Amino acid sequence: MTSRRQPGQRAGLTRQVVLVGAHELLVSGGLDAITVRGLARHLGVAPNAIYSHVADRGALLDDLLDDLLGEITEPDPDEVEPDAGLITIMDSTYRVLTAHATSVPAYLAQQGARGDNAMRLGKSMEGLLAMAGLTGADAREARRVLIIYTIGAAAFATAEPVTQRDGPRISRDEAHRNFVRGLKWLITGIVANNV
Amino acid sequence: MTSRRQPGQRAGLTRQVVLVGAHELLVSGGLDAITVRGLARHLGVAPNAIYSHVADRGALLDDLLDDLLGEITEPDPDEVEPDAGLITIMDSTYRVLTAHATSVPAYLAQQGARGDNAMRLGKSMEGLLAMAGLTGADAREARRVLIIYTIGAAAFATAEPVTQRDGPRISRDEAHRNFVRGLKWLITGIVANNV
DNA sequence: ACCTGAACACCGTTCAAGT
DNA sequence: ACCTGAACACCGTTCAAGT
Repeated sequence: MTSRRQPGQRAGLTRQVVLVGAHELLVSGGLDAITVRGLARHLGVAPNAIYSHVADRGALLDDLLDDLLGEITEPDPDEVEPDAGLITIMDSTYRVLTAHATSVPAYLAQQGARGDNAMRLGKSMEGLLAMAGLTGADAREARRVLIIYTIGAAAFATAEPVTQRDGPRISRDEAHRNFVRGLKWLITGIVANNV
Repeated sequence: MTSRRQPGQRAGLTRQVVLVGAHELLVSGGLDAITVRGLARHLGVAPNAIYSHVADRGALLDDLLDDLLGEITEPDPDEVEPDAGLITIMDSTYRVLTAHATSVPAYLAQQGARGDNAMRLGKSMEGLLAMAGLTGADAREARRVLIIYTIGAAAFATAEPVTQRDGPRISRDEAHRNFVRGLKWLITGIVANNV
């Protein structure tokens, strides 16, 4: 069933088609389900056909995850208090990252993000931080701290429910409320701007 | 060179020996270098010999990483201000996690930690938070937030220096200072305790 | 109980074709 | 330019032995 095509025939693949296929695997099986061979199987092509449209697995994941960041909603920076705006944007990030299956945030934490959407969100945060009185190095540090905390929280929230040991497993809702509360603590500290 | 032993002969393997071998691979090649087959090669045994001492790769990593947490220094809870004590313990955690190669913190963020040392550190944090006036649910949430932030920061600090795009790569020192500053912000907010 | 041999079902990636 | 075939060098894990 894998090979109905002869070597010379086109399969109609595109970078777009490859990314959509990868997204389908993400939704159905999580990040680990996105393998080059599995994706090729999903698209009905030979494993190495993928490499005609994407440099390697890493580039594929980076592009896919930046697309995900496109789903994050930005508040209009002119109509909102800076604190509320930061909470909105970070909470939206948290929701998007936790919605799309396990290990996405952990991958981001390890890899960082430098795609178009990541840049856009960075600019948006910068604007809100400026309204809160933070500029230059202060703003860059605050932004980095907020991103680290948000992605870290998303990673913990999507952590496998460890069977090991006892421990009262935290619910998804509790994890989210815990995240928001910590976010508020963090923003309080940033605005207080002690040292 | 792999098989100098007959099926019935012992190789002198122990759970300890296996863990030490895994630690050597961690130091020399990072977390990804710890593969069951690679470890077996390193120890001069057949790949499946590992399974006589460890349930699977996951259990191996969990045990190894909890051993790492054993290196974290705890402040004496009786001799220190709670803020300073929390900074000491989280900073020590950050240093230990970033010292031992790439992707260790990301793995922890994804997996959580429930080993003996993780529990010990949790208790220690609880004591410090109690001194700061946090108990019950408040303390649990504060503890979780501090852990998330610290492991997240360690994950970002050990992220591969992405060649992609421009961006002024942050130095290891800058990342560390940024972490400490954010940690202070966070503790400020926690102590201020605004809902 | 501890280990090996052999196998199963996978990976990512490359290289030489074919149209 | 886009795709296949075939190969290389890996994975984690299991099952049936052997002592």
